[in-house]
Amino acid sequence: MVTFTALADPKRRRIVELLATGEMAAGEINKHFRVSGPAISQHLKVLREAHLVRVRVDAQRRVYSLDPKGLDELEEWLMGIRKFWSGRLDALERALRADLPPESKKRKP
Amino acid sequence: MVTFTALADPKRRRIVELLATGEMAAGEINKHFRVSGPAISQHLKVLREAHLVRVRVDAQRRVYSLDPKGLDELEEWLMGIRKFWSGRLDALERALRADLPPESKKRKP
DNA sequence: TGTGTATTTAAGATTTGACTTAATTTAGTC
DNA sequence: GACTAAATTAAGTCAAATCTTAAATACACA
Repeated sequence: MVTFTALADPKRRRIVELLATGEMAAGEINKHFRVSGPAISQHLKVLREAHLVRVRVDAQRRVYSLDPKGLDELEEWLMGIRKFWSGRLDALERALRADLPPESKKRKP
Repeated sequence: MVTFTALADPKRRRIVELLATGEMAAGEINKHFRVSGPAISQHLKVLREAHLVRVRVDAQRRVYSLDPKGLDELEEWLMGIRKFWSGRLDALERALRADLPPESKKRKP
């Protein structure tokens, strides 16, 4: 799950958010940030490897767009957690979750 | 969105996966890894700050469980991206996505 | 009150990550 | 072919993250 590593950086999340509104060339993306070109290029590489973005070559330009695969993987992980979790939640645990007074189960050390 | 930073580490993801199957004391969690106690304790702190886990005190033990808040925030971000994105997808973009021969739009530099 | 257990906090070493400038690649134009 | 534009790769620096061991804290029970 390299997806989380890729999205851990705020600039990379911002890039994904930008691309959600439409495709964009590397240089255009760069204009939205105060860092050098190479910095963005490296971020894009990380996002590419995480299958969060795709490149299309148009002359000298590289036009980036979202790749569904990365987001799908993210959602699958999340849903996997939720599945196990909701299967596990019994009445007591629901009570704890709602911050009701818990039946503190004591236990010898 | 400290959530992504928290989940960027494989050990922390594993901890969340463990807790999805039920609550667990810090020491028990530790047994699932080959690192020292303090290492796990630090990871748990990061997860707590990201609202991905909660602690319940039981005598000397700290019993950890999943916190819905962190996962909810994660899902909200994801759905926000999807919302913008699917709104943007027109016929041409769908075609590109399906890897059909794209109408390469040339453009002077 | 003293001892053992569970866990966290502190301090320091090492690795990993993000940025910069310089050099390289690729494409189009004159 | 030489020149410009767009972007990437390379190399080095600085900051942040993770791990370790040692010390501190909190609790239970004899």
